[in-house]
Amino acid sequence: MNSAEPARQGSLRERNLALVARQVIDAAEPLSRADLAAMTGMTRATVSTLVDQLVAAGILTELAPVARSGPGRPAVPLAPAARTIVGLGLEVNVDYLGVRLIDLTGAVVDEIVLAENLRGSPATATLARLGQLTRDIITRAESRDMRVAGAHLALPGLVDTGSGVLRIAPNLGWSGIEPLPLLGLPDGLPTAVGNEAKLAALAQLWGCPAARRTSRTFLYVSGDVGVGAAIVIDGELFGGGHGWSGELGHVTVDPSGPACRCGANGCLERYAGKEVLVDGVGLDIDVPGDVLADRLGAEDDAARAAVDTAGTALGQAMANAVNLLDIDRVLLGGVYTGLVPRLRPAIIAQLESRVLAAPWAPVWIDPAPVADHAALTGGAVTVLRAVVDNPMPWTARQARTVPV
Amino acid sequence: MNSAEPARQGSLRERNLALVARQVIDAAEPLSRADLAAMTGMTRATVSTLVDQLVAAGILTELAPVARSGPGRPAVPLAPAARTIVGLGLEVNVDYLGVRLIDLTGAVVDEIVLAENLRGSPATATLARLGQLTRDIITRAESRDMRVAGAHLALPGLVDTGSGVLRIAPNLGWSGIEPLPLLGLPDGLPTAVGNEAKLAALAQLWGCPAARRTSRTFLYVSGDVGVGAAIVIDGELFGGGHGWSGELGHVTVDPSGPACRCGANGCLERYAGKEVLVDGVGLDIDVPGDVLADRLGAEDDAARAAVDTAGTALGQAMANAVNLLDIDRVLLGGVYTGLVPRLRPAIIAQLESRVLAAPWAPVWIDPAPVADHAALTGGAVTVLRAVVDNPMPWTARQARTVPV
DNA sequence: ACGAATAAGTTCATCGGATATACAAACTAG
DNA sequence: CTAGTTTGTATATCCGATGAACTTATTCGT
Repeated sequence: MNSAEPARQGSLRERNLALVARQVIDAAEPLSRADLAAMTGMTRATVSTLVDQLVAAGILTELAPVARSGPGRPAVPLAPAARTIVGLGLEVNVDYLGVRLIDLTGAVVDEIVLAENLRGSPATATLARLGQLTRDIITRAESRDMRVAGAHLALPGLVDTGSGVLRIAPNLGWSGIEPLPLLGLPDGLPTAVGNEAKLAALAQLWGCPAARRTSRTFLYVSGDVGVGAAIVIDGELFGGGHGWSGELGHVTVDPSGPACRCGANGCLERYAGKEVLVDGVGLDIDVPGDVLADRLGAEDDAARAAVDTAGTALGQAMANAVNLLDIDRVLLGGVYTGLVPRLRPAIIAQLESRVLAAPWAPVWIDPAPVADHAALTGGAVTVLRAVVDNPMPWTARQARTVPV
Repeated sequence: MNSAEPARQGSLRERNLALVARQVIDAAEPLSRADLAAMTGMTRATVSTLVDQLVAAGILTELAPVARSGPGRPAVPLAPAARTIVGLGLEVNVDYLGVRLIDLTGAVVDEIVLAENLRGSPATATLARLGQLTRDIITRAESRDMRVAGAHLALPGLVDTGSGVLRIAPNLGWSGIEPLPLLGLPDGLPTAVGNEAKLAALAQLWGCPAARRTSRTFLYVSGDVGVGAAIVIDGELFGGGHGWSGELGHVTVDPSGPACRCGANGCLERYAGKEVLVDGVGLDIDVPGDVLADRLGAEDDAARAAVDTAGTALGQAMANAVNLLDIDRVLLGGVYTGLVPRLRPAIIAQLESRVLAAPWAPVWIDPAPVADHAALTGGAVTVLRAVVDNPMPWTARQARTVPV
């Protein structure tokens, strides 16, 4: 009933701790307390107490002072702490399942990825296996004195982020399950589920600190069997009412087009999905992404036709999205990553003719910087982001237990 | 360079003043200080000082105590203050120009609307005339001791909200002008320009206090010569990178469809724009909305065909938007307002077949509650919203000058 | 009619947290 | 080795939320 919380005394600390933590973590190079004071406008005294709290919490560390150029006392450089607080990214997808552990510096601390065909696999057993892998990684991490801040599971389907229910994952053949309890993770470990494409999009933000400061608004389009998208606005994922935004694959490209397995017809997926792409050049659906890219990059008619059809359809769907959202940056992931140079001309042609604001707001099309299992990174990073955005609970206890 | 501001001491007051002001203004019935304390979680003491400040600023007023049901001291009901602080909405559209003055209760305090054909009118002269009307209204308001918080101008075109430049308004025949200076409004009066459909969307939120508390997320689609849309998420307009979001009229319905004056082809506007609707039933483009609705409501083949084509195209474009945004409420405005019962079946049919999440998230289609010159209301309301969201500057001075 | 009960609103001492100012620390330049 | 410069810390102050006690205005029971 009560939407907005009041600002209490402690809110100031909460916000300013988060502010300082974010600045240090997003910075290109280590910052000093004095730098932070200058950037934020707070006094050096205030910044000092905040930094001290964050260092004690294991979120930041002081590096060895480096020699300065000019006169004056040398600054103590601050950086995100390595291997203190870590986040878990989990994923089950059609051709692999895996766990990735990342620390606040963005480094992958530990990882298990098993490549196998999981189409039609039993959800309960598969998730139990993933849970076992995860527990192994947690044990290893804790024995090395790291604190695991939470786990975020990525699934290729419609996930109700509120209730944690997977409505349907067509390519896995799963539907109507609650995946988190099936993992059997330790009690008290904060967990969440999300859509694979959306988490992959967030990985793009984290994968490149420069991106976090500049182009924090973009559309991420991931091509696989399905075509998923995610809308990132000012560094925040836009999930929509239920977390089901970004279904670009089922945007109508041609109302009299071929039937789609979603029940409608003329969906983008029928022109630019992986199935259509591999069919067009006579490959199998399980072909690795780089092999497909190579084949589609060849200079024969079949490849050219497949890429052209896909690019034009993609461009048209994107034009719709850009007309609606006024976003001027698109990152292409999944099987599209390696095809960007081939796809770009057809996409741009559609955007230029169909986007009303095109003359004043050109759209940039780029391959997604984080490619390998981006959703694993995205999940882990989402967990860590929650820590950085609310460092308060981590400043209190020294214990290794996870704060609620 | 520095994105986030730190939370200073005063930020608490700022936020909590805004919180209390919003609660009172959005409430269905008057609230007491004690109610507010219970709702927000702040102590009665804190709420009291906040309320006193807001009353002194002319944002809230105490009503006469009413008899209570049970025992105890009767509460002092609080309500938004009438005719103290007011906001101006301005608009130039193809068939009228006008000014509307609204106070914090949402009441229209003053208004001038001149119906005339402004297609191809000279921008400078037209805006100068609108400015004169506005100055008259300001003078009247100030002589009645009201403080004008600002003016917001609505135009039917691509407005760069950052720079205040109107890129192009095809139906007016205006392009590349900076409209605000041409109004010649008093120095120091905060002014802004925005797109007409977007401001109309915000009017829907304000027009119905109940809406502000419940369905604060919706897509507003306004049909006129062009088809515009606005995305409202949790009570905030989503403008996109440049404020050019919501160009639903140029979403592609059929890639092999008829040419559109935007240069592309198969745009929604070519199926559901007012020009096509009036053509379909042999009326003139300047026909009033209710006459058109009557004619299209008739039971003959021409009317049925026009409505069917428009509804199906609208539904398809909306399905794209819903797949992308996961929004489950659509408000139809402009010429569509009176046609909702006729349009709904075709729209729903498209949504049900084309929206992937349709089985779990049915979409509601309703006529927009605020119909008459909604953008005028939207502009005024946007100005007032800025006051409510940041009441601090109004608490300081008692002077009638507008705070910067 | 009168006191007990009850709820609304206010007063005041307290506390958390940012701020300004002064100061100590660590370095460079001449 | 001293003056100058910048970083980081200590201390008094101020702002604003809080909790507890208190005042005010009403209903209810007798």
